[in-house]
Formats: sequence, structure tokens, C-alpha cells
Amino acid sequence: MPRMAATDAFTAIAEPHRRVIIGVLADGAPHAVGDVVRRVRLRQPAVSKHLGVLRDAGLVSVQRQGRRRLYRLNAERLKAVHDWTSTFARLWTHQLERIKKRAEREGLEPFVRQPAKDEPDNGEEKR
Amino acid sequence: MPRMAATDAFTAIAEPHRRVIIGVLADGAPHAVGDVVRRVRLRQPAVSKHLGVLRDAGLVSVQRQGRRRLYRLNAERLKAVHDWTSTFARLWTHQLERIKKRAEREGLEPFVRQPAKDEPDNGEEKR
DNA sequence: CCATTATATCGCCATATTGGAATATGTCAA
DNA sequence: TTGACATATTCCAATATGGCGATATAATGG
Repeated sequence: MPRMAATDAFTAIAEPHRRVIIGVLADGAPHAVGDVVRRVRLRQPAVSKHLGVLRDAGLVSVQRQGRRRLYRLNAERLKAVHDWTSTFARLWTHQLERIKKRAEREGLEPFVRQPAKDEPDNGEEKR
Repeated sequence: MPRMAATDAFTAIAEPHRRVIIGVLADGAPHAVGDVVRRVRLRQPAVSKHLGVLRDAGLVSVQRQGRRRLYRLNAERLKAVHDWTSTFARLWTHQLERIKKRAEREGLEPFVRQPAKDEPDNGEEKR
């Protein structure tokens, strides 16, 4: 199935323009649609649509004020993404350590280098 | 423009199956494609495609070993996402505080409640 | 060399997404 | 009311996506 209706935060933030819009709302204050339009290279309808997606994903909440609608960032939903990525933090810190350690070994005591069994030379590869 | 080729981590992790696959690789060890296939409700070609997308996004690296290809998670790329969401942490902690504070006010000193001007009743709204 | 195993690719289909223009809807102000 | 303003919605075309079956490619064990 192609990506289904953007009901989750992950899908919602996949769109670059939407991340920009989130950036605009990042001050936590409510912003009118026109406000956002002025800061993005998109027409009003497109912005409205993106805001709609963000709203369906629970990433923003709306509030009417006269003839405009004020959108406000709902950061808790971003926390979900934050938390998911956090579960891998262990890995990236480890990898950094390993890189640093290897650099040290190669730089300071090149002969001690023993090819730890869990480090099979990694690296990109042509398709 | 429709979402362009999944060249960035955000797009890559938008797909639920891909997040599952990432989960499979979460132990940091190299996994053969067949390994992944066995753990996901998808045929091999689909898994290969997803792994391809993940690779194009730099989220995994491949390494040949005989007739199989070992994929390994490249967690630093997830760190990018982590960092982006972090820039909003300020907001969600604030909002939690505000909720807690409001609860306190309403629970302990219901009469003191003064509708702080930056709290215009928020909430969902019918389209 | 052959059959088998592991993986990638291709062709294809159904569906989704994005953005724009045009238009509808709602609200204010006089 | 009426007209201007703010935003949403609808319709449309272009493109991307995800999945499948079939097939190509590559390495392995005989």
C-alpha cells in the first residue's frame, strides 16, 4: 500500500514544506494561515492543505479568531518521534565511540589493532 | 512537487514497514535480507526495495558476504531526526507544565483561576 | 557445468500525494 | 446588504509509492 492518509506524525513530517511550516510555528505562538503563507514559497491553498495534514496528525491545533484560523504547534506529537529515535541512541553513541577508538588505535598504537569480530570492515558498496 | 525520491531520513522512516525493518536491525548487528524477510509480512522483493530506500537515505549500509548481503543499521542518520525533534523539546515540556499547573490550580484553588491571556481555550475544531 | 540459494530488478497496477487554479464559505466593516 | 478579506475545498495533472509475480544476476556446493 502506498503511504496511507497522513494520520501519523512520521508521515506528516516527511514532507519538507511541512517541516518548514512546523519551523514557522516553532515559537509556540498561534499563527494565522496568511502568516505562514508569507513565510513559505507556496500558495495559500497548498499551505491550508499542509496545515490540514498536520492537524489530522495531531501536530497542530486550530482555533478560530474572526475570519482567520490560528494554528499552533502541538509539540507532544513530535515527542513520539523523538522517543522512537531515542531507542537507537545507544547505537549511534556506540558507533561514534568505536570510530574514535579505532582512530586512536590506528594513530597511536597501530600494531595493537585486532580486528574485533563484530567489525567486519563495514562501508558502502556499489549496487 | 510530490515527495521526491526518499533521499532523506525523514521520508525513509515515514513508511511503517521500514520502521519495522529498522527495528529488526536495531541490535546493531548485520542481518541478511532473508533474515529480515522472515520477520516481516512482506515478500523478498518488497523487502529488498525498502532496504534500498533505507540505503539511499544512508540509514543502513550493506556488505556482501558470499551470496548474501548483510545490512546494518546506520544509526547516526536517525540522530539527525532525533536532533530535529529536539529543537521542539522546549515546547512539549512547557505544555506539560502548563497542563500540570492548570490541574493544580483547578484542583487546589479553583477560584484563583484567571484565564491567562495565552491560553485561549485551545482544542480541536470541526473542519 | 548444473542445480540451488540469495538477492536485486523489471514490468505492472492501484492508489496516494502535491500543487495550482478556480471556486466556495465564512466573517468583518461600512 | 455589499464588498473585501481569510481560509477551505474541489478539480485536475503530474508524479511517486508500495507491492506482487516473473525474471535476471551472482555465488555456492557438487
